[in-house]
Amino acid sequence: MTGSATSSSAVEPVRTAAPIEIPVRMVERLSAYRRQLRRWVAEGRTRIYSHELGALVGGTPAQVRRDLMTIGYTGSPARGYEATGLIERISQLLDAPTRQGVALVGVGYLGRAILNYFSKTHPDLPILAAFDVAPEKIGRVLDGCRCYAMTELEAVLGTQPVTVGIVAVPVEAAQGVADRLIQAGVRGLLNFTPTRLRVPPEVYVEDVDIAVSLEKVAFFARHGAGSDEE
Amino acid sequence: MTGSATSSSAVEPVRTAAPIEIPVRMVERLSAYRRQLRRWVAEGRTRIYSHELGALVGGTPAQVRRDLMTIGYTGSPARGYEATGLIERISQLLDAPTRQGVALVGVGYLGRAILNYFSKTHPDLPILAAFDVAPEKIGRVLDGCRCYAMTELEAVLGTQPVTVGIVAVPVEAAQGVADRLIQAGVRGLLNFTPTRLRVPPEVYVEDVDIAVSLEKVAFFARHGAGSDEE
DNA sequence: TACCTTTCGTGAAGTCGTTCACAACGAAAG
DNA sequence: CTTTCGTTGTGAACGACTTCACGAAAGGTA
Repeated sequence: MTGSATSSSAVEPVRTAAPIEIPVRMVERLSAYRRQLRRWVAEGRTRIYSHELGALVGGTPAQVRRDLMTIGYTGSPARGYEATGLIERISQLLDAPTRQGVALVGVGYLGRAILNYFSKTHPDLPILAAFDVAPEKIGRVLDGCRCYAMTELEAVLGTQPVTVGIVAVPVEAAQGVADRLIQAGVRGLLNFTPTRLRVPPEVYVEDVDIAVSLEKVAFFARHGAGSDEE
Repeated sequence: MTGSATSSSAVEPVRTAAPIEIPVRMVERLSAYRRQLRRWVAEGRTRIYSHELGALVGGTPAQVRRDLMTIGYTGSPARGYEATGLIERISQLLDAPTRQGVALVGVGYLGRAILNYFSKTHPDLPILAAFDVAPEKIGRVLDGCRCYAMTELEAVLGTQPVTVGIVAVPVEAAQGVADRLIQAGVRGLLNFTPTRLRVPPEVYVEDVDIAVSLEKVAFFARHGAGSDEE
């Protein structure tokens, strides 16, 4: 629907080399595909079938093929898809053309967990700065990431290409933090607090609600498991 | 399947059993509704309109009404829904009739974050035990939760009504932990590692994948925010 | 070369959840 | 008592994603 033939679309920026309108769910799957593909390649495999990739991420072969078709990546019958090329194609879509980074606000246990996890694992999309109010954390370098005082937020973000903010602070502080991050140029927020952040419409917010997830698991642990998923 | 109209139902738990088949998404919303309703009541309000509740969780009024209709809770025009009654109705559906608890495996930063968060906030669905391999953590009580050695897992779970397990260990250990939890009677898993756990079909697995969430945010931060949600 | 097997690419059909739109209703005001 | 306003309950329309099903193509094999 975007880009071509059919009319409909009103707002049509159509700038760079990504003319595709990718649905939310597919972005999740593409991200998952890529990570599994990297493992696959790291194990020395070079080609992969739709059913293999499907199994790795918990999807069906048909879904994998449909997704890859949508992003315009073509495999070959009897040889499947070429893994490294596919990784590259996905990266082309998901990654920013210019270096883009993340700011973490709140270096409590959750913040530390995130830092620790991402420092090892994430080449693209690095966490460029962390912020906290606790004086003993300020100035330290945790998992390769410098921790600044909250008061320095605007200054630091002025010098770094940060477009995403992680809100890992107590719930009372969340809205204030969000406001400051957005004011400083952040366009996407990953929110771990159980509040609905009020943001301007151009800012994307993703809520990660562990309490809800846990209750969901508890519920389906009791009733039929149905189909597991994410 | 679920206690049908015929009188022959074998195990009919208690009063007003739930003959409803609730879709996954709705469980998430109900959980969110309940939390917001508790805040609402804590602020002294007693009644709530669909559009108010919708705003609190980021949904539409129509969706809220549809959900409440589905769970069979009736409001009144011009007065809205009665908050405490609604909380009770949701709890009736989401909570186990008998005491049910959670086991946490992996007391790293992430595990600590979860403990810390839930100790304050969660009356129902308590974390009954934590497990780790690190000797210095064993025996300690963190946020009101006792930390045991991994070797004690089966023994401890034998004495506690644990039906849900949280997997917050390094990825290499995840499958082994899952196997042991399931063997010990757990029927639902909250998995924070980036692997697809292999489990028997009656076990429900919920994957929380922070890396994927972050990449999603980064993507939509760049492209149109579309509609934020979750 | 001819055949056989397996997988891809994709139009079409199906499924499921969300949103629309409106009648019925209760409360409050005139 | 009657009118007006705003909200609920809900059938029906809508839309989006998922799955199905099948023709075509590419290796492998004799």
